[in-house]
Amino acid sequence: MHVDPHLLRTFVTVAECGSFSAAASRLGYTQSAVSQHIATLESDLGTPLLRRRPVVPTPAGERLLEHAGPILLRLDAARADVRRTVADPPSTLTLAASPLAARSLATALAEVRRTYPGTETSLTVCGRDQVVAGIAAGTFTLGLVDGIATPSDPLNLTNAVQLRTTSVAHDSLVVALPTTHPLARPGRGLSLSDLADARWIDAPDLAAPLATLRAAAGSDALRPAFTYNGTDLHTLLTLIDSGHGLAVLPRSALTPNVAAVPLTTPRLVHRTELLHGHLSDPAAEAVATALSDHE
Amino acid sequence: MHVDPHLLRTFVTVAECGSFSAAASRLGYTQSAVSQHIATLESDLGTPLLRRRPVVPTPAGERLLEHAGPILLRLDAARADVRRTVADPPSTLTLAASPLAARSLATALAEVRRTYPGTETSLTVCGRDQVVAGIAAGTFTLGLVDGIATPSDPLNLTNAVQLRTTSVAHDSLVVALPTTHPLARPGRGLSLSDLADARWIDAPDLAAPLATLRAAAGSDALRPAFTYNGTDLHTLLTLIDSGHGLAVLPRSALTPNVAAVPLTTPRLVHRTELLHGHLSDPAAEAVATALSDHE
DNA sequence: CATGGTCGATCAGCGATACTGATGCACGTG
DNA sequence: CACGTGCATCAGTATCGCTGATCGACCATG
Repeated sequence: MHVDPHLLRTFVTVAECGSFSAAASRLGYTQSAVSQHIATLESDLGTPLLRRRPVVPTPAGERLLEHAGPILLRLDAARADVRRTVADPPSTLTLAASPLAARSLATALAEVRRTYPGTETSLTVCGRDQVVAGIAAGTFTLGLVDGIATPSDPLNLTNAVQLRTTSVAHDSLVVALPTTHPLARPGRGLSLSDLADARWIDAPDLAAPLATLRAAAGSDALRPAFTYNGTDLHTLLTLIDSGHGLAVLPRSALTPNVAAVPLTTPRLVHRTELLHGHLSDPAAEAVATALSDHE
Repeated sequence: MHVDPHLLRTFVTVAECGSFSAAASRLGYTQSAVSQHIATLESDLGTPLLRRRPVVPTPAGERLLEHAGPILLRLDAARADVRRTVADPPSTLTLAASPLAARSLATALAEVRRTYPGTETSLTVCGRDQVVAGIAAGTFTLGLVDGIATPSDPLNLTNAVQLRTTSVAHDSLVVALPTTHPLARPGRGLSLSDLADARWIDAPDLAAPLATLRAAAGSDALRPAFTYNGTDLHTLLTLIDSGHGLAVLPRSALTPNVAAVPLTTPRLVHRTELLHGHLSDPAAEAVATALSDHE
């Protein structure tokens, strides 16, 4: 017997809420039902998944959580994908992009609007995960996501959903620092290990998330001195220029008012990828081909 | 409400069997139950999924089928992954590899057996999909899969399961042809488009599947003149040498009795990747690190 | 140390569900 | 044209999954 997605859903909700009763009201169940859900899930898997009071996932629960999100996403994606084949293609082109990826759109989009003048277009800028989820759920027809990766690998998207991805652009990474910074000498590259103890700005929605950099550098340092939860590039650059800290950004994102030193080790690149489900709309297809990386 | 995995499972079984009643007996249900499953699935998604008599999937059904397999696999993987954290690590190291990937194992394995002499080892050579499925289901702790891909991309494995993958080796591709073949001149490369109308041997379990090559070349040609469903490299090389056709193989797989001309376009590489779930076993971890690509 | 409050576990009960087995109906076949 | 195969449908039943009530453990408070 398979793991029941309903139980999975209440499980992730409980884990998010940290409370059975809160999850119950969020899901429109009674606390009793939630308790039973977790109980059957635990007896089904033969191991406790949550420690109660306070409610925290056990190691086994952590493992299950890693799977649960993608599975639920994928189930929704399947439904959306099926509905897409039966419904006729929408007249509006709905696009989604993560903040730094959006810039790749303008030119390609202009070209397409010339050949398909009738299509209404909408663009939503949101977080990477939301782009993926939106594409999976069919809310968006085309998505652009940017991120950092090792040169030979693609972005490691929530690899749950069978989405077609194509590389749209790649760019080198630089360490952005104030022009007055001692390391702001052009010509030389920097290694992350040299900067382990620097003041870092973590701007996970915009720049390379520090957690990703830590993983790539295999370092436990690189702790944020400042966290910027926002998507406005100008604000981040101003923060950097004012000396609040450094950030790793794609070279093309920089303006002259901050200094940029190439990041040499670990070898990472900035990459933006196009993702979509099955395309039935010719206009969407045109955008997709217009965007494809002409390396 | 989510799509019910049970219904999904009977749906794929029906699609495989091409018959409701056959699927019913395969699943241990009555024909009535299967019919009801399909009916609820169709009403749930609001569209017919199967055309009856004969039983073939509708376009919408095809789309669902693409999702169904990965989803079911992933559900099993989740269960297996959870069970793995609770059960103590097995004493035997179970390895799986696709035929051409297996060769990468021997040296790394020897090194590990020196440091962990106690561990019993088993190696299963099977198809790529079965390696993935086995890793997902927890039957194998470590898997090696080979395949072809564009230079900057990893292998496109059944991207349903959240498996950790690491590149183990990469190799250039060559067109293998009989030594007497007119194109068997060393030094020059070949393009697939030059060979569109050649006699091809499709050996999907061993060499680059022709379907993959067609997709990469964007060509409708490259039709198999001969299909070899087997995993023995020597047999395939003999077939090639005897003039039954050409095949695209990694350079390292070749022996001197066939000629090899580098494949230049499309730009593709042969790559073998290591995949596994969470590793709790130190010996398995040692194998994993020993195998990692020291580029 | 006593007490009230919160939160999860448990239980009884009931409505919905998911099967089986029997029958009906459509299509392909001899 | 009749028959047989194979899916759809229907009634019946056992089980499941929910609610609402109750219980018990733990925490905060005076």
